[in-house]
Amino acid sequence: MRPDTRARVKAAVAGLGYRPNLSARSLAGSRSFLIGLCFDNPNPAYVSDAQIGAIGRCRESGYHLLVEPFDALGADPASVLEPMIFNVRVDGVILTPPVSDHPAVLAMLDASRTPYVRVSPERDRTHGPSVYMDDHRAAYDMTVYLLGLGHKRIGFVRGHPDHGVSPRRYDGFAAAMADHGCAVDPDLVRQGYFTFQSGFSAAESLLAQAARPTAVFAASDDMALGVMSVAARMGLTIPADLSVAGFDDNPAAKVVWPQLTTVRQPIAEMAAAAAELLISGEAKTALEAGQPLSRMLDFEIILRQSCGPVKASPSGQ
Amino acid sequence: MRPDTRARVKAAVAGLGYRPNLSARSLAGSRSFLIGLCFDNPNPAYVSDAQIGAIGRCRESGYHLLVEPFDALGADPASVLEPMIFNVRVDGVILTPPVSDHPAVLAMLDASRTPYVRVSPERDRTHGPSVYMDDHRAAYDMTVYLLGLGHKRIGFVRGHPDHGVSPRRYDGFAAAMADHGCAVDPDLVRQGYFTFQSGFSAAESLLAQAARPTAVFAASDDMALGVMSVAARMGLTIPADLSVAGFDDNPAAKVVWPQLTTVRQPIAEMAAAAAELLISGEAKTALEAGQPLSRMLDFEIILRQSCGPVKASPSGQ
DNA sequence: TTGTAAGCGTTATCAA
DNA sequence: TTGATAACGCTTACAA
Repeated sequence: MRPDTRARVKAAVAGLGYRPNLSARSLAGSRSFLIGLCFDNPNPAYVSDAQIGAIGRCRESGYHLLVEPFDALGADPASVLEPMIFNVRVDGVILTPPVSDHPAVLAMLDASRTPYVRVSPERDRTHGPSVYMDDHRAAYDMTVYLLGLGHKRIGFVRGHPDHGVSPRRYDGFAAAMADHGCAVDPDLVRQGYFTFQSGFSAAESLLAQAARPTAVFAASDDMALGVMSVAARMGLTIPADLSVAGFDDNPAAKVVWPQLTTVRQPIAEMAAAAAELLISGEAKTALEAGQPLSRMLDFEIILRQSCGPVKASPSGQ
Repeated sequence: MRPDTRARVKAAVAGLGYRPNLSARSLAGSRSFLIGLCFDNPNPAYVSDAQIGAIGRCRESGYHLLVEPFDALGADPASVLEPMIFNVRVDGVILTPPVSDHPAVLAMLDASRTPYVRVSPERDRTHGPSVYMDDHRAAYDMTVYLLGLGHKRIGFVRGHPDHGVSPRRYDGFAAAMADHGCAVDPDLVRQGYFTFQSGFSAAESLLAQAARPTAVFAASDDMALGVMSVAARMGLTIPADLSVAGFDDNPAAKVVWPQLTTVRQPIAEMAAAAAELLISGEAKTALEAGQPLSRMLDFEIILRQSCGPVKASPSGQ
């Protein structure tokens, strides 16, 4: 169109305070300018970060974010998703763990041809677009750091089995141990569920052993905090008697003393990247073409005060 | 209509998998079935609880929740609100502190005749519908509990000055002190901002004094955690050397050792009540009639292990 | 109680 | 480049 026409229209828009009606645009244009964010994560800080990240990208393009907690209210996946897909007809859905791996959710999304992006999904990374970080390498690097401090008997608290990242973090830990000639002692590995409570329970049995570990690496900060709590009650000083490392970089990691050495997950960045793939249409294109699409973002090892050199003569070895 | 007609229609709806299109309903019915939730709160647990509460009520009536963090991304109120009000045209908005008291936000909402509900607003409770708890009384009760343990030199860390609850909590504290013949010592009161960091700083100066308090009551759990952290670094044992009480009942309150004695705020319930007022139309009616409307919900004092009887011969008195 | 028709405020298509 | 016109899928008011 001609520049002066454009200017005249712009002036009119501003002058009359014209505001396009979203509902009308949606109805006529068959796009809702709405993106759904599904989660079922007990960690409010994770959810909050994801929202911030996604919304930041949404605002740039006039999109809005619809939040859908999954299990928080005892709702089953279908009853949450159906309205969002078939009534609201969101333009795309961002799935955070563990929803990223929920088979029924993925199936419903595929069937309805609703574009989606999986954040930190499990193995099947080819099933739909995804954004993630290298959890394996992060765990590997942290373990190498611990080994570098002289630790050999390193305990590990695994993440929730429903989360795709859990096996990757454990494998990274195990790989680093193997590469440095330290076999992973099965007695020093415990199952956790990403919660403080589960870390607490894991540590109780982990640290009660005669030959207890000199360091514990937990697959989440909340669990690491549970470990620290048990250590404190046992009279162990951190890091002198026990080194503790976490994973996430929760705000809580800075609230304890000593502050927690951990891995920073780029949560907001991953969510923003997911929104980007949805808004740009890349996710839709990839999905329709059945082609893989993913973005990997960088993590960061955050060294604080909860890890130190192993004592001269620890209990074991 | 006749029951059999109703049944026939229902069967058809189910059989054909009919899904009313939200955009079309919105356009024709001039209601969006969308509710906005505005917040600007550094505490993810608070935000998360509020979302859970609001969404729970929304789902019952086929509504969806649009989240709008305020300052988190450096956005100014108007640029966040305008699209939500004029483009999306949400049916109502829920304002959590400190947005509940933001003059520009309130003005824009009033001008656009968008129904809203303020959660825990400041003084001007007649300005629009609101839901709240009795912060004054909660602080009063907690202070009485502390006084009952024999504490007389009680420190207080105030909440963020922009939050309406802050003066109410302080006043409740001061009232209880006065009622029990203990003057509030200005040297034992510090300004905080609801964050761990601010509680930490407040405690540093509070506890460095020769005549330090035997108990500290912080207007939020995060600040109380900051106080506990300082105490730990100073070698003070809680609650033997210092009692600490918080306010909120964050998940974090259970993660520290000893666990924090605090006030449980009914955050999810308040958000649910706000959604209720919006969905039922009560908020709209009250707003249009210029009539007051508010709901008060119950708090709860949660006694855990961070408070104990005052030592036989404390530093002061 | 049921059926019919007229919008709702856009986008998209097609002529001009 | 511009203007006119038909959907889009509902709600609502009114007629049957």
